Amino acid sequence: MSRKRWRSVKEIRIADVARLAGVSTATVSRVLSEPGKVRQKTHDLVMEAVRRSGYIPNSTAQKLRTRRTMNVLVVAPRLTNPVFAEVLRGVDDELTQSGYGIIIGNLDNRREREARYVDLALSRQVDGILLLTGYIPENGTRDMRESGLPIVAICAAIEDDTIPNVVVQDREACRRAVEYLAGLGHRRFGYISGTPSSIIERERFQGFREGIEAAGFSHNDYVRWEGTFVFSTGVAAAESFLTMKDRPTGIFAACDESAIGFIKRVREERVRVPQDVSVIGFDGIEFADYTEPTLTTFRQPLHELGRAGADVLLKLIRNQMKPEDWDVRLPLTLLERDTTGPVLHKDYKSLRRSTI
Amino acid sequence: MSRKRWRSVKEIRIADVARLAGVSTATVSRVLSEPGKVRQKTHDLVMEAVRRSGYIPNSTAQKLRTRRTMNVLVVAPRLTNPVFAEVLRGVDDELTQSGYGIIIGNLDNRREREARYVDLALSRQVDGILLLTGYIPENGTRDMRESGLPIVAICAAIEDDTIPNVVVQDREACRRAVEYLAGLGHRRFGYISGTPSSIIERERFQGFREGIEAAGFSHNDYVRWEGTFVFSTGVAAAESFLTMKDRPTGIFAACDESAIGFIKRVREERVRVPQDVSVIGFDGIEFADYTEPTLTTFRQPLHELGRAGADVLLKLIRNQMKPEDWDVRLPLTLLERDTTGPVLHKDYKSLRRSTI
DNA sequence: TCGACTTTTGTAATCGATTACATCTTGCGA
DNA sequence: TCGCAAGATGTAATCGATTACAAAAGTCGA
Repeated sequence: MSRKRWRSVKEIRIADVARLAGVSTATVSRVLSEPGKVRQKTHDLVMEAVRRSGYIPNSTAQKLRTRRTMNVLVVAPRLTNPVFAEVLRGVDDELTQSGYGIIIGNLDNRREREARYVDLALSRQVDGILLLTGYIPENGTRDMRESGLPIVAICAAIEDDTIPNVVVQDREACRRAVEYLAGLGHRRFGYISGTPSSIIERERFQGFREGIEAAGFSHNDYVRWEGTFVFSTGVAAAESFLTMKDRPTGIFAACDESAIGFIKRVREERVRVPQDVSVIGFDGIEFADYTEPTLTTFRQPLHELGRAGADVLLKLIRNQMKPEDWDVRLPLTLLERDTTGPVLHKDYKSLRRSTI
Repeated sequence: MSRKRWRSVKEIRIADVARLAGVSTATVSRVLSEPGKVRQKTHDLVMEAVRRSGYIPNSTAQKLRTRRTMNVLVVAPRLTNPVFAEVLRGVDDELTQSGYGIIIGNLDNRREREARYVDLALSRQVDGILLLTGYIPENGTRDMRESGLPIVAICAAIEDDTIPNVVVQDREACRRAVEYLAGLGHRRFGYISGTPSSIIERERFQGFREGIEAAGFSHNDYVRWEGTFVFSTGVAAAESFLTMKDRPTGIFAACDESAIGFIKRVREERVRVPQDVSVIGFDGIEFADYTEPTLTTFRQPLHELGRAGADVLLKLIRNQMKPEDWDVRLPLTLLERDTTGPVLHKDYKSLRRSTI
């Protein structure tokens, strides 16, 4: 099978265009980057030469000379997580608009992969960094801050005075989740955790506990199942739940996936949702609207989060950062759907409130 | 609030290291890229200087000189689609291993966004291109081929002698889907389409029709609902299905999302799955294992697809392409789960076969 | 110790743009 | 028409690495 060769295009340099137009390379460069600076006649001459030769500047040479790469590194724990994918979309929207490209750093939940992206930052392949990780990646010797590049933390906060955080109000939302369940009359709670070492999980659990206290309960009134941010964590929690004699009736899951896994598993054992147990998730992924019953959950403004994070980063890159832009905390929306309901229990005290 | 400045790191150039080690820049460069070429003593001297100065080569300068960017552009129709996200993971695995970076081109289902990535290719910001689009992006004037860069089509084939295709055997799988349904005794079929203009959809529908014929049926024996690769398409198909007097009993959806949307909607109207209608999906996304009932579907080897595509691209970039590597067609796996079953209809002819 | 040959290292050109500075044009008032 | 300022364009340095070629150092046998 004979194939055409794919490398046959001769590369046109700025000098070729200059020769074609009968001007110097400096003039060509000016026409392309500072339009007002050249006479109309020369401008047209050059543009015609550009058009005819099909010239496109070699961006590597531009980067070297201008010391701007027009690329941003986005480091995410796992790309197949729909939450991060959606945030990335928001980031992409904002950056593309400003002419920036995205280099992705997918850790795939393996921390050993982060070293590569530290080196990438240190070798100046990007102008700025967006971290969705909640921590600062390092390569054994040095961490990303040493690149001297602007960094913005998004989704998960990083406690560092030099790094702005663009996050959601997780803790408040988790507190509200408990209050909502309590308002429906629930008195025994369950908490399905995410990855315990992650900042996000710590924030959410903290909010959950605040909610427990605020509603007048104590640590004796809830059970906590550990896991990670995946479906199977919910399944495992359900297994444990099913063996309990005195089951909780109000379950809060730190992400929608585990909420969905939980519901799936308990329903297999004829536990009714929400009659026997109410479940509330977190994230508001699209699937959550296609489960049976549809999942009550807090919707994160993911796309907005991505845009806002990228916007802050661009301001840093351009040195247009104003103090009031520094930290952004976006609110969440409670989507009241069908996996939560009033307690139908003998000791139900009719405390139902319609909203919180 | 006073913040530390983030740009304070002085940049170390190769000349600094050379001075520190008392050698020339050429020697430093050789130590770093051709280890065997310098004497041990000089080598150690240089390495010590590198270590002490924390030198990392400026990759932009390297790119300019060597004319290799070590980056690959990956253009995908939509990043939040779990299918593409998973493929991207495979691509990432393979490329990272070889030291390549990924620049993502997310079209977000809007074709006008492709121009940007054509320019990116033409300005030589990458060494190769992976297209998950099924077509060759253009910017109004020129298309990506004119970059002269190696291109590989993945997921969706592109008919062009210069472009290798790394795809799955969609058509065969779709044919098998119909045969499977027919084997369960179904005689009236439904087809829920994906985006009609996409190659993927055309392949799948083609396979579906082949299956219909192979099983001895005609175009009178199926109904086709048009849509795109999203949940709501399934919901819309269900609405149509529900109004029919003589409903099909064997439904094939061109993607899992629309299968799930369909099932969700018909169950709301007390249509039983699989007793009243069997549904088979396509893709094998993770969520398909958490629906009720769990979805019967064809699992695409997505991760493998990504790796294989990246592997072919790397071979092209390195000029190691052998003709037998050119086209790759990976098989799919039928996951027999709970949304398909034998027809419980009066005219059921007991044709059930356990596998196909 | 000398010379021929090999190995190691250095010098300077190069990749392809941008841009500081120098030089040449143009426009305009006297 | 001349002179001078403002505007347009050209020359060449520069960004920071790699690498062809030249030069120096080392090796070894006679």
